[in-house]
Amino acid sequence: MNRFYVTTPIYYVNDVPHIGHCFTTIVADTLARYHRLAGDETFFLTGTDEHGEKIAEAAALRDTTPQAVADEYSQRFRATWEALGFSFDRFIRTTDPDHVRNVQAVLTRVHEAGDIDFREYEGLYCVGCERFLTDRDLVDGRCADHERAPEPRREGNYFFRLTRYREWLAEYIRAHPDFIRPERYRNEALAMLREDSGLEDFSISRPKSRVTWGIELPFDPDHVCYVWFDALINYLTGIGYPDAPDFDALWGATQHVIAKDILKQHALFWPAMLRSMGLPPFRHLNVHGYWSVDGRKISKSLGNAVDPLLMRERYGFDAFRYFLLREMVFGVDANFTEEALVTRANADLANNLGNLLNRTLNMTERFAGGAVPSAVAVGAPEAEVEAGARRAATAVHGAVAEFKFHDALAAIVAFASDVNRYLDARAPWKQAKREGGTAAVHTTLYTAAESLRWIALLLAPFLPEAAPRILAQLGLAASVAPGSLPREDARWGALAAGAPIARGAPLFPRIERADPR
RNA sequence: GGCGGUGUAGCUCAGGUGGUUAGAGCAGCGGUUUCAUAAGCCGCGUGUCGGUGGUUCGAGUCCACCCACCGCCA
Repeated sequence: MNRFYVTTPIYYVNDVPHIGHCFTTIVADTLARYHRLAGDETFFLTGTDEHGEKIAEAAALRDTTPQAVADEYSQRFRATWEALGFSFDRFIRTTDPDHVRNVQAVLTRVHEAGDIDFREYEGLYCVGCERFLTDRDLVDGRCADHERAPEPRREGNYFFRLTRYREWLAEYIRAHPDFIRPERYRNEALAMLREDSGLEDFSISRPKSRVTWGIELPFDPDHVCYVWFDALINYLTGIGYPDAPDFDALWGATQHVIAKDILKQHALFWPAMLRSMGLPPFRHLNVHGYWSVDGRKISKSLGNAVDPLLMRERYGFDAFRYFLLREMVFGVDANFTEEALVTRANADLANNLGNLLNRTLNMTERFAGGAVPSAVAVGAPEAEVEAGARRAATAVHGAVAEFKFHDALAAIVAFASDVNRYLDARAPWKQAKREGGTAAVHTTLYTAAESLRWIALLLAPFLPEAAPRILAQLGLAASVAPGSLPREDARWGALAAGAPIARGAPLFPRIERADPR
């Protein structure tokens, strides 16, 4: 059996879920559903990152404990992800006991491998960044990212000896062209690894004299682990490292999904850490671009972060999800506007697919007694529709394998468009008026219904709410079983004749232009 | 400063290794149909393919330089 392990980053609990977190999770969820439906043994991990100075600072400000802050925000992510129906198998928290144990075990191992050493460090420190700044981080003496003045600090930190792995990692990335994809990010990673790039070891600890909200270093109780080293290890804890029986098999099938801002940690730090602890690298690192909103960068000060729960309330989560997956080329930045969402949802989901379903069901009621009829007069036009379904399936599988979700959806909608054209060409409403036209009408309606069954199955990983409802309206069970994703050689005609259809309200009603205010 | 990316119709984008009149979807306009969600179907684009110069019988498609925007690194 094929295995598939997909992760999102764990989200830092100083923020609330917005379109950025949501998109990454949608991608992972879509992949997880796709592989489950393809019959693969699948594990989908998401969660929250909870340690670090920023959380301690927030807690002090609110006169509460870091744990309370972490609990509250973590729960907010989890509740949102559950409300949106994400199919994660575990929601991991870096405060989970098994994770804390693992981080300490890894630290011990890496320490024993000689990859951790202690150095005195002096410089300007930004609490927002949780690191020492260099000159280029400063604008007018303030941190460029956080617009706050850094404080001079001198302290001892433990460092992970990343530079030891520079050559090995560069060679590994060169030898495995799709280790990091798309290629633009692979190139960036290679650039960071060039001899003259100034790559440095990175700090993995903070002294307890200053920060206590973290995992204690097993070899020095006066220090806690810095968040990144802690956070990355969640990918191991999530699937039962070190001794879950299927850990090795799942780890070998790991697909990390991240946004481009954390490329360095995942493309450089993480493979080196794995190497140091004696584990093979993950399979693929998949990097997507940023969403802007109304043409602007998402920022707290602009307050333009899109709330996925609000989008769900306004348009239905499937429409939001459809827009994001259809509009962004994986790896490239894209822009979100509600207007574009409405235009896209109306064109593809309401006018094309939704209407195809509705007209097919309506005609089945009017011309076939409300039950799926038999295809008794199959000819060339029907064979062409069938071939179109197979082409769509082929296109979807190829596109998903390359993370080209926009192409996959375009192929499905193009097939729906073909079926609309087929219906117009066959015109059952005219066939029905002809003497002895019943066979033709039934054949046409069956062909449309079977096409919709294929469409629903192919769409199921992308639109998990809508797809089962399509099946239900066609008189089938409202669920998509593992392994039921049609391949190019799947059986055409599996839709049984005679089942009563269940036409309901239109699945994708046209969205009236919402007032943007 | 170094490396890399992008710049093609109003919008979003396709256009491996150069070759008939540069394409798609959306939006817009016109027509048509009525089974359907004022949906469907049919038809309609004179686009300096960022600029300049070059290689070539022939270049969005290769080369050089330049401009704009973006990213990474320093």
